[in-house]
Amino acid sequence: MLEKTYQPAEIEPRINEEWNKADAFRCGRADRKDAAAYSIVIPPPNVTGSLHMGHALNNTLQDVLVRFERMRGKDVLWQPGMDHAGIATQMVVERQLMERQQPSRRELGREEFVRRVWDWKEQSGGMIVNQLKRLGASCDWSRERFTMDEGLSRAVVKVFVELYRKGLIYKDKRLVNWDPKFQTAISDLEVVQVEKKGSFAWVDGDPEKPFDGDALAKVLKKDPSGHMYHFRYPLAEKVAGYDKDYIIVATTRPETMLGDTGVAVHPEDERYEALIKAGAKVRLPLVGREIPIVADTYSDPEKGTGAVKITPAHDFNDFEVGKRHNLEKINVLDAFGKLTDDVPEAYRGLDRFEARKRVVADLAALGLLAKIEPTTHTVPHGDRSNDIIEPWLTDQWYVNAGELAKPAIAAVETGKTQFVPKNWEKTYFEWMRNIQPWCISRQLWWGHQIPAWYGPDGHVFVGPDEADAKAQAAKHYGKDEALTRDEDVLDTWFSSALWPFSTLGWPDETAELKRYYPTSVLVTGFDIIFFWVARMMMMGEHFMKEVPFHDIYIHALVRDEKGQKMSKSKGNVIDPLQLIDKYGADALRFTLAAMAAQGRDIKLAPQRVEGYRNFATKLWNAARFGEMNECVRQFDFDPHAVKHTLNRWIVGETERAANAVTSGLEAYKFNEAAGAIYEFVWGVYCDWYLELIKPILAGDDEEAIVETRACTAWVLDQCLKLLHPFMPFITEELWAHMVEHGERRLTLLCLSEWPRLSGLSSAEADEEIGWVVKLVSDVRSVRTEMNIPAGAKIPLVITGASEATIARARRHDETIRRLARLDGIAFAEAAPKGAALIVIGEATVALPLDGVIDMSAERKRLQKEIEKAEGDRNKAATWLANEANVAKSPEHVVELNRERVAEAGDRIQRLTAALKRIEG
RNA sequence: GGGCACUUAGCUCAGCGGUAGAGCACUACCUUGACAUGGUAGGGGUCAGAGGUUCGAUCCCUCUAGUGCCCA
Repeated sequence: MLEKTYQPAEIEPRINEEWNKADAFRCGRADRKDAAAYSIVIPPPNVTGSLHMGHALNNTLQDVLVRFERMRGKDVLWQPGMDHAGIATQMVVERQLMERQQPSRRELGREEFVRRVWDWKEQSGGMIVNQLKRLGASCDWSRERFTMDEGLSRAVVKVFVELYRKGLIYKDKRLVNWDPKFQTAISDLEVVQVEKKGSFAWVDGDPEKPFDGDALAKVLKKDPSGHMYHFRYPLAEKVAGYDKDYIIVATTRPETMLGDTGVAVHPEDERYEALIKAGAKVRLPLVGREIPIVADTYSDPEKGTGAVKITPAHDFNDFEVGKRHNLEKINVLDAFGKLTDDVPEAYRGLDRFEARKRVVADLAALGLLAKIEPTTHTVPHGDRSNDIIEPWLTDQWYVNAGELAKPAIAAVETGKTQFVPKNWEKTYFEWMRNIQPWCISRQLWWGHQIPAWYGPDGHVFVGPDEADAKAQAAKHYGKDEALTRDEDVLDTWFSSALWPFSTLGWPDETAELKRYYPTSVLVTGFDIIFFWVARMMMMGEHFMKEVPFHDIYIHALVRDEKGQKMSKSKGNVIDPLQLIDKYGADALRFTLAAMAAQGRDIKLAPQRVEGYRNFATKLWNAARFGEMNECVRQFDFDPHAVKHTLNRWIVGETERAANAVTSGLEAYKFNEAAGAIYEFVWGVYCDWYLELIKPILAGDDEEAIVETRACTAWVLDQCLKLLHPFMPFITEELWAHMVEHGERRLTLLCLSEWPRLSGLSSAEADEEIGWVVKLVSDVRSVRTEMNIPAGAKIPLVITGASEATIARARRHDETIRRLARLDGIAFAEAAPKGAALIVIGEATVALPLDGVIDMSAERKRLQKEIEKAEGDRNKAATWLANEANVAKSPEHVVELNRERVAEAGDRIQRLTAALKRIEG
C-alpha cells in the first residue's frame, strides 16, 4: 500500500538509481537501432558552476523534450558535458592558492599550475553534474564530455590549423578589451557595461572656489568614474579667424590625454573652420607634444564644445579616427594598467587611476582645467574580474567571423535552422550581420594552447603539433631552428563552438556523428544567442557543411517574483536545490515548464512550486485510491471496447488530453502541454471520474466493477505517461508501484510507449456525463446558497423531464445521490410546494425544502438567475437585431446567438414560473 | 539613439477576431471511506488610455503613457 503522503526526498534518489542501473538513458539502444534519432547537446555548463534557476529551467525543458521523444520510440541522445571556462577556472584555482598561502601561479610555473587546475577539476569541479542528476536530467551520462578532453582538444587543433590555412584565422594588432586584473584579452561579450554617475562639480573662474584636488581624490577613491573633465588645449600658434588661443576638449578618462595624438572637430563646424583651414596644431599640456587638429565626422558638434581629444591606442572610436588621419598610436598603459615609459617621467609607473587624479590636478595648476561635471556614462567591466576594462593595443589571434557568418546567416534565412519563437532570428541577424573579428587568444594558462610556433625571427608556423611546425621551419629556413610556442590559449567559446560535433567524436568519422548530427534542437536562453548559437552555427556550417541544429528554442529568463533579475548582490537568488529539497524535483520542474510560455520571462514565486507539489500529492492519492479499489490494468483491456457510459466518457477525455499534451510538446508550448495534463489529472480524472465511479465500485454490478477497475487503472497509466516528461520521479515510482495484470511491470516508465489514442471519444457519453456533472454542480450550488448543512441529505424531484432524461437520471441514480448528497430522486408532473428550483435543459429540478429553506433567500436566488438569463438574452438579441451582424457574420455565429436567445428565453420562462410558485 | 517585448482578477500569469480563464491569495461551509499538501460553493476584471479597421476588437493597425530587456 502506498504511503498516505508523497515524500519526494525518499523516492527521488532511489528512482535515479534505477534509471542508472537500467542504463535507461543510453543512446543507441539495440531495440531502437531502426528508430529515428533525436539528439540534443546540452549547452555545456561551466566546470566551476553550480545549478542556478536558469540551468534548472534550461535543463528541465530539454529533459521534457528528450523524455517525450524517448517515449515516442526514438533513439535519443542527450549529450552532457561541461566547458573548461578559462578565466573562471583559472581564477578559482589562483584564489585557492592564495587562500592556502601556497606559491602563486607564476611561482609554480605553467606546467605545475595547469596540473593543479586538473587536480582541482577532479576534486571539486563539475558539481553541477550531480545537481543536474538531482533535477532528473536524463542525459546519456556515459557519454559525458569536457572541452579539455583529448578528443575535443584534437578537434580544436584541427579547426585552428584549417582555419589558419584558409586565412580565416590570422594575427593582428588591434585594440582589444584588456582586463588589467587578469592581464588577458576578453571578448566583447565578456564585457558588461556599468552605468556610473559621479558627484564632483567644479568650474574654473570662481575665485571663491579654487580647485580642491584632495576633495576630488576622495571622490575618485570611492569610484574613479562618473565625471566629465574639460581641458583647455593651447594652440601651438594663434590662428587668424579663431578668436581664442586654446580649444576645449572633454573626457571621462583624463589619464589617456598623455597618449593623445590629435584633436578632432566636425568638418562642418563653423566654429573651427579657421583652425582646419590653417592646419592648426595644439601643444599637448604636460607632454609638450604638438598634435594636429583634424576634421572628422566622428566628433559631434552638439556635444560639449564639439572638439574631442583622440587617443588611438586607448579608445575604439579614436582608433578608427586615428587610422583615417594617420595619427600616431601611443600606448600609455601596460598590462597591469600602470603608465608606461612613453609618458612624462612624473607619471611613469603610476596606476591608471592615480594618474587620473594627478593629471587633473596638474592641469588645474596650469590653469588648463576648465570644468569638472558629474556625468552618467557607462564604464566597461570584466564580467569575471569586475575590473574596469581598458581598450589596449596588442597582438592577438582573430577569426574572420564576418566570412564564417555568411553561411550561418543563410541557414536561418532559408529555414534550415529555425528559431522558436521566430522573433529571435532578428536578434541573430542583427548581430551576425554586424559581426566583428573574433579575438580568440587569451593570455591565460588554462585552456587549449594555440598551435603556433615562432622561429628566431618571429616567423610563425601553425601546425597540428610541434614536429609539423619544425618541419615547416626547416623548409622555411633551410635548416633546423629552435622554435618557441605561442604562450596564449584559445577562448573557451572557441572549443564550445565545436561542441555539437566534437562531442560526437569529430574529427573522427564516428557512427555517432553520422547518426546524431545535426542535432534536433538547441535549447537555450536568449542571453546566450551570441555566445552559443552564433558560434556553433558558424563552425557547424564550415566544418560539417551542415547546421548544428534544426530548431533553436529560446526560453525566457527566470526572475524573482517581482520581476527582478536574480543576482547575488540583490540577494534575491532562489536556489533551485533548496526548492528541490523542500518540494521535490518534480514540483520544480512542473512549475518551470508550466510557466515557460514563449516570449515571456518567468517570474518565479516559491508558492507556485508549492502548488505543483500539491498536484503531485493529488496524483499520488489518486493512485492510492486505485490501489485500494483493486484497480489493476488487465491484459485484454481495450479502451475502445468499454461499455459503461462513464468509462466511455473518460477514455474520450483521455484521448483529448493526450492530444493536447502531444501537440503542445511538438510545438514547444510547454505551458500548454503542462496545463493540459494538470487539468486532466486534477480537474477531470480526480474531481469527476474517481468521484463518479465510487458508487459503481461500491455497488453490486460485477461486470461494471470489473470494467471500471480496469479502466481506472488504464487511465492512470495514461496520466503517468503523459506526465512523465514533466514529473519523472513520482510517475516512475507510481508506475512501478501500480502493478500490471497483478504483476510487476516489465519496463520502466521512461522507456514505455507514449499514448497514441484515437477514436475513443463519444458524443453521447460526453453529453450524458455532462448532464450529470451539471446537475450535481447546480444542486451543490443551491445547497450552499440555501445554507443547507453540508451533511444533510435532501430529496430531489425532477419535473418536466423527457424520457431520455429520466433514463439518464435512473442510470446515474446512485452517483447523483452520492455526489449531491441526496436521499432520493423522484419524478413528478409538477414541483412540490416550497421547493428550490433548478432549470437544467428541458427539465426543472426541485429540491423540496418546505420549512427548511428561507423562501426569501430562494426568491432572491431565482431573481438573480433570471436577471442573468435576461442579460444573456438581451445581449444576443441586440446582436441579432443588427442587420449587419446577421448579414455579414458567418452562419455558425448567427446560429449561436439564435440559440442563446432561445435558450435564455426558455430559462427565463421556467425560472419565472418557479418564482411565481413561491410567491403564490 | 536603434531594436525587441510587455501592460488582462489582490498577486503571478495563460488566452485571443465571436458573451473573459488558471494557480495562488480571499470568504463561507465541510475531519464524507484516495487526498486538509484536501473537498464544496462563492466574491473579484470598462483586458493601460485614445483613435482606427471590422458586422463584431481584450485580440489586428496607429498614437499616447508606463515597464522591462538587448545593442550603440
